[in-house]
Amino acid sequence: MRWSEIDTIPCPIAQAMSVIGDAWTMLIIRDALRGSTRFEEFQRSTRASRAVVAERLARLVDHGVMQREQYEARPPRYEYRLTPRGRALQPVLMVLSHWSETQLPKPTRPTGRRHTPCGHAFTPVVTCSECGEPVTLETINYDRPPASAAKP
Amino acid sequence: MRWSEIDTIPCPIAQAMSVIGDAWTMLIIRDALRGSTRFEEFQRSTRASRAVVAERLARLVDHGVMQREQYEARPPRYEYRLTPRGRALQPVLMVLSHWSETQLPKPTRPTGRRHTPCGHAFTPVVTCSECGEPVTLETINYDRPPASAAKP
DNA sequence: GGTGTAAGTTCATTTTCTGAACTAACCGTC
DNA sequence: GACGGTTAGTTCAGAAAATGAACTTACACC
Repeated sequence: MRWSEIDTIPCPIAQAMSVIGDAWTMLIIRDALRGSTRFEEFQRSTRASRAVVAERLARLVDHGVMQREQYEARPPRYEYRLTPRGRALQPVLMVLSHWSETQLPKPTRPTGRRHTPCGHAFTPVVTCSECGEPVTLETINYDRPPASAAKP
Repeated sequence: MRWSEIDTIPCPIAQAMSVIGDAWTMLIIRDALRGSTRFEEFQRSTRASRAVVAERLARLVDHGVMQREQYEARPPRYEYRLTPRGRALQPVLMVLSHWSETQLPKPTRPTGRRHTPCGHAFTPVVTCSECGEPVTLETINYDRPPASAAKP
């Protein structure tokens, strides 16, 4: 199976991978969440080849994650902005970044995330929408277990 | 730049991508979180080529996300289990799955996640470790803004 | 007329992936 | 004891995708 066919798998993770299942795509979204909008910015920051940046941006536009807008008529120039669908990826990147910071060996400089309402530096905690308590692997179960779930 | 060189970028997202920045890798981790341990299981479920499954599993072992264990001596047979580092990816997959379910057009069957302590079907909410309130794009700022942050 | 900027496209070479077949090391059975 | 089945891979030719560098278009500034 090819990457372009992953969207035929009826699983939310597979669907997500058909859109953002690529390292360069994720770096582009990271940059976009930080405010980058220009082709050259994405290319310099990710250091992916220009062809890949162009192809990935087009793919993201196709999937409604970014939109391409002309910001100058002569010469014609375009920029890329996250749509609401794209901005909704922010929690994904934040949780992913936290995994990287706490689990991977290579140190990166401290993120310095601050929650403005309370004013504190914080880490993201995934909680239950119903009771507000943190959710862990051990406190989740599935009404209908996903196909082919096995027991150790 | 190649995928194998992404780990030279000193950014937590880039570091994460050097480990899990690939669609097949994420599908393997999805399966592992559901309890899969065998090569054949991963290959059947992801439908990636056998060579890719073998290469991705080896990469995950290299990065300490999974461990390879002999479960039968004759004939020698191995299985793959998530390490604590790998299990720590569960919140990432859960938040990603929620993005997919709420933002992507193609419907997938309902996930049926239930939080056992409170007993409710739930959705994951990312909150502040300090005050417990939900975190949104608008309520975060950065002490030292990431390099090359721009304003719209 | 020359230099610079921005958003790409083109292209030859290199790298990676696919799909199918093959291997190794057994077990069960007819 | 030959035949088929299982599991965890490896091998390989052909196809697809990525790389890096150069090139293109369309201006603006000096």
